[in-house]
Amino acid sequence: MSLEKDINQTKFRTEHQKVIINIIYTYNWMNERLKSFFEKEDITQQQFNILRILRGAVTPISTSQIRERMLDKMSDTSRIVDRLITKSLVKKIICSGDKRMVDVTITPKGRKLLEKLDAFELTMDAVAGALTEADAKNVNKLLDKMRLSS
Amino acid sequence: MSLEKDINQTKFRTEHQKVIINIIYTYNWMNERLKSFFEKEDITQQQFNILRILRGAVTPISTSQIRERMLDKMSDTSRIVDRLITKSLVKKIICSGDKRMVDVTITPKGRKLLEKLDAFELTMDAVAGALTEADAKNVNKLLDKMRLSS
DNA sequence: TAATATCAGATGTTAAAACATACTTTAAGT
DNA sequence: ACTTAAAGTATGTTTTAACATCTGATATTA
Repeated sequence: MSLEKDINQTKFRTEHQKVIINIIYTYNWMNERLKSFFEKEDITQQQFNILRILRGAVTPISTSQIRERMLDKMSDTSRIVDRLITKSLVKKIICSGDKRMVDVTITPKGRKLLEKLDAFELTMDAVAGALTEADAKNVNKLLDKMRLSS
Repeated sequence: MSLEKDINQTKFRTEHQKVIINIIYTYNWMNERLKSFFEKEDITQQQFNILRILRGAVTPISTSQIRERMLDKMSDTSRIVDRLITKSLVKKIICSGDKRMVDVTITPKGRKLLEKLDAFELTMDAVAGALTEADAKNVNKLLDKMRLSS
């Protein structure tokens, strides 16, 4: 269904305004479809994001390094890490070099959970499945360009 | 800056996965930039969205009609409307035809606020300003296509 | 018309995010 | 070394979102 019909707006003032509205709308549309994947394992998107960051890190990383790499840089990273600790999916120890920081690592249990979720990745990709390979490249190129402004 | 560098991920498994990540990331990037516009008038994006829906409506509309037209369909629409009522930006009365529903309308004060914010619209567009007109059309076409899948 | 189902909205509760502040450790400046 | 500033994280508080339940109004069906 078209954006115009979905939100009952007959026309947009400019194409640029429509881009803004379109991204908000598409983000929500996508979220709706991704939600069920995470609910299955009783995990939130932010928690999943952090787990993946930790798996991708070659060494233990600190809370602020995690935040830098997050898709949405939240103020609340340390408490999300704590929630993952409660679930035994990650662990943290005080950094020996700098006692202000903590070394956060993913646990074997956390890795197992991610491996389980990896199985869904193909299904996740299907959320963007209406696009051809060339389309996808194009979207990525254009969104990257958009963010170049600063 | 490229998405890869921003989130410290060297490569994406597929272009389609990157689309998903890119939309999440761009949405947050954009939000960060839009936030200040709304903070100026002490209003949230959802509240702004509802005000615009009400201004665009030719007749009073109900809470559920508002929800249908929102960019993110939230369960909590009736309480957001109430917050707008507290600010005297909208008003609601029980619908005479069907007493289950309410007729929500924007107040003159709400219109004034929107007019004030209209002045920022051009600045808002600048968030997507790195794109040419053709780029913008392309993004819109591709995002619309992506959502066609269901 | 009586009984039941459905719809619209309000409200209560719980979980998460946003914002501010405090605490501890390190770095910088004198 | 002492003072001050800054970094990194933890914690308290307030606001908002998410989910479930409840109430009253209309629609449906027997």
